[in-house]
Amino acid sequence: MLRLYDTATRQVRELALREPGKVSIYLCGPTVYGPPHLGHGRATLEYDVLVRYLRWSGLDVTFVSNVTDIDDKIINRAVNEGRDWHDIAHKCEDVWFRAMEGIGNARPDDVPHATQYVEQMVEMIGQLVELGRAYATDDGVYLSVETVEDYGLLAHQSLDEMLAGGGERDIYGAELKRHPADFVLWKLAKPGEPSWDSPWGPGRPGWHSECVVMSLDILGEGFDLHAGGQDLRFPHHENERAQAVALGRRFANHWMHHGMVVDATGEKMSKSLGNFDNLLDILEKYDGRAYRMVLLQSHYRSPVQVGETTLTNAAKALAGLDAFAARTSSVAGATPDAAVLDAFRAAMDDDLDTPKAMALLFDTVRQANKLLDADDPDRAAPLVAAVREISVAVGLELGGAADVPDDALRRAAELDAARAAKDYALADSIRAELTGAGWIVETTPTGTTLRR
RNA sequence: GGCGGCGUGGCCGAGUGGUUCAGGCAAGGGCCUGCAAAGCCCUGUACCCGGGUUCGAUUCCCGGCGCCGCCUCCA
Repeated sequence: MLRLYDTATRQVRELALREPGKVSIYLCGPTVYGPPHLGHGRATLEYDVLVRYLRWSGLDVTFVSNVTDIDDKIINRAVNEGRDWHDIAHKCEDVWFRAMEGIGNARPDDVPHATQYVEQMVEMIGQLVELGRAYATDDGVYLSVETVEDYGLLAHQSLDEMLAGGGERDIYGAELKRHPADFVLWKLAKPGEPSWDSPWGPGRPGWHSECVVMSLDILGEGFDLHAGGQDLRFPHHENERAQAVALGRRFANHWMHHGMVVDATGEKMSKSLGNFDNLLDILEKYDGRAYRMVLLQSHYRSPVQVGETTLTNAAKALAGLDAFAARTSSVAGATPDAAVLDAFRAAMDDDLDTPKAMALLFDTVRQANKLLDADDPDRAAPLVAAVREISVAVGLELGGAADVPDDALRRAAELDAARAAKDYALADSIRAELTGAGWIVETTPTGTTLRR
């Protein structure tokens, strides 16, 4: 079974399942106020790999990831551009899922929206107030963090330590709060702002409430895994957890956090990556699988550079795998090599050691190529099958020889005929023509194959 | 200031107390090929600095230096 680093306990430990054979996962999704950036790509790809691997392992996975469709950032943009906030949220969500498709991410099983859960959030906030864990002020309702006994579990810092330093950022509602770390559950609306009714007056939910309500509603108490970026560890996840604890409800059993995307000079990505900042831009320039490969070749908790160099390298590595897939498209299905799959599982189960898994994949490809070079397809077949399995398990679709139009196939046959007749001038001209048409032409002893 | 993490060969990026050792990309040489492409083989004195522990440290400990994330709403 999978062993995963758990932020709460700071150790790699087995992902214990609430129900045998079933895995419940909640991932904090996007706030839809702008185009998805590179960080979002990683935030979704890492878990797409996880979910696919778990499913491949035979587990029944329920994967939930929300969309925050009401938030200050959406409202601010609406005001600045004189648009309806719904319009921004809807369009951004469309763009989001188009980008997700582009990088090969499967849609989560459930995509709850914050606006669908406002009533339940109001209800939960009411319970927290009743319990004396939350209180109303002139501008909203706040959770009293001092009433949460183990507040700071994920931050690994006590309240005092958190307050010891810190930035000079504005603290929302600072003057009215009982404790500086108290966080807002309900924001009372200012004139013109979108709002919902509540016992404390019209307003909107604070950011940290939706994920508690939605995860508990859909996945239930004590669900298996809660995931997100390391930047969400605190305050977002800490505060989600605080609400559940304050309610006396069991929350996530295991916490997974992935590392950030950094740029080539090590500076903060948001400023320095320029035109690659937008996820859609990379999809225009690179194979959608390249980003996945970059991430697979590094560990999910490490910072990763995503840029021209790393994406280009990954695309070239993929080209090799595609060539292999094309070369082996006619190799009949066989029982995958057990030793290879065992090694693959061992790597993945060790805190998702995808770099090791990829090394194994490339090694297996090399072994299979060697056997094919030696004209021994029978012994290559189990290795080929293993490569196919691993590709599926990590979500890499390898390009085969399929979808070559008839006229191109005819030209390829003519190329072979010309070579057989030693009419190399003609052969070269046909090859040039096909290459010019965007085909990768591979002339082998058994004939010419084409792929894109 | 606090908490967490990182510093590996031309580039990216794993990993480990010790003879050969990730892997990808790039480079050089070779095999194969009509020529290519693809593939295969070979090559490159890597582990931020200074101490310490040890028969032996890139790997453990201590101290530096540099970088990154978080410390109230950023994946």
